[in-house]
Amino acid sequence: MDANQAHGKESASCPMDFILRMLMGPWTTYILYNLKTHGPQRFGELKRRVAGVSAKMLTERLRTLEGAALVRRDYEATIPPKVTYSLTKRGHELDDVLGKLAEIGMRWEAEDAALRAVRATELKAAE
Amino acid sequence: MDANQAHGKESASCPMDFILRMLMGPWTTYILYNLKTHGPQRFGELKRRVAGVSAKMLTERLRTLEGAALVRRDYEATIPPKVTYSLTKRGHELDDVLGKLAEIGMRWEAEDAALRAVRATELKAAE
DNA sequence: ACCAGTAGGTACCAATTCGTAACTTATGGG
DNA sequence: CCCATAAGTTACGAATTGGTACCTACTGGT
Repeated sequence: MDANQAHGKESASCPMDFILRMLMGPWTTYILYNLKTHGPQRFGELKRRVAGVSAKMLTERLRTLEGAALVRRDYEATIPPKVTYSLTKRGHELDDVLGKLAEIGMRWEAEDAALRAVRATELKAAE
Repeated sequence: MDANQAHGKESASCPMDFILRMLMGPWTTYILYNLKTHGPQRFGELKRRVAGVSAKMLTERLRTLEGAALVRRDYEATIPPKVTYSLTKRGHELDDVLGKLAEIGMRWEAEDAALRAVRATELKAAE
């Protein structure tokens, strides 16, 4: 039983659920981030950029994102085949939120670094 | 090998990663949502509200959130013990983003519903 | 003739994950 | 005397997950 089922009747109480469930998948944010910052890309290009992802995972994630209408898949039946992925209008609607999250993430990182620096200084002073 | 390791050197390229990894955990958004809308709560209260979560999961999620300084844990060693959880200042910094996500989620839901309605009408007209 | 690249699909396998059930401490209630 | 409650912890077990290796089809390069 996953969280989707578990909520059943009252899932309406948390509408961001669907969207987070989408972003949650492994690699998903890297993929969106790359499509956003480097523009439309071919499968192999994307795979090289999202270092460490397996072809299987990348395919599966892209299919899910396509199903959610966040990513478009353009297939050219040339030989060898050429498949280009890009963000849809809906996909770009996440730019703001992801940007804000990135900003908060960076701020926290900076704050933590500052805190560590202070602690290190105190530690040194206490010697 | 998880995504954390996989990225190693270049994880700095995606600062929202840490934060999303936090929100990603199962139940996490429900927990934050409840702490936000119903205020500080005791463990049992929270468990009752986040319907379907097991004590084990809830504990583990709260510990993780506490570790990330998003949630505070106030423990009173009475018998029986009384433990109250609340959002920290940092936790509240996510209010905006989560609100935006909720808004987008609801908008998409509405758009999809409208689209389905149009399709149904067309289908009926085509008969 | 053989290997590389392109965009995957498929089968299998190991590890992780999450739920369930039982246990903890100490007290007040029936 | 036994049970319930509080807030967990621990052990176990089944399911999901994600990686690896191998397969497709076709062409261009050496």
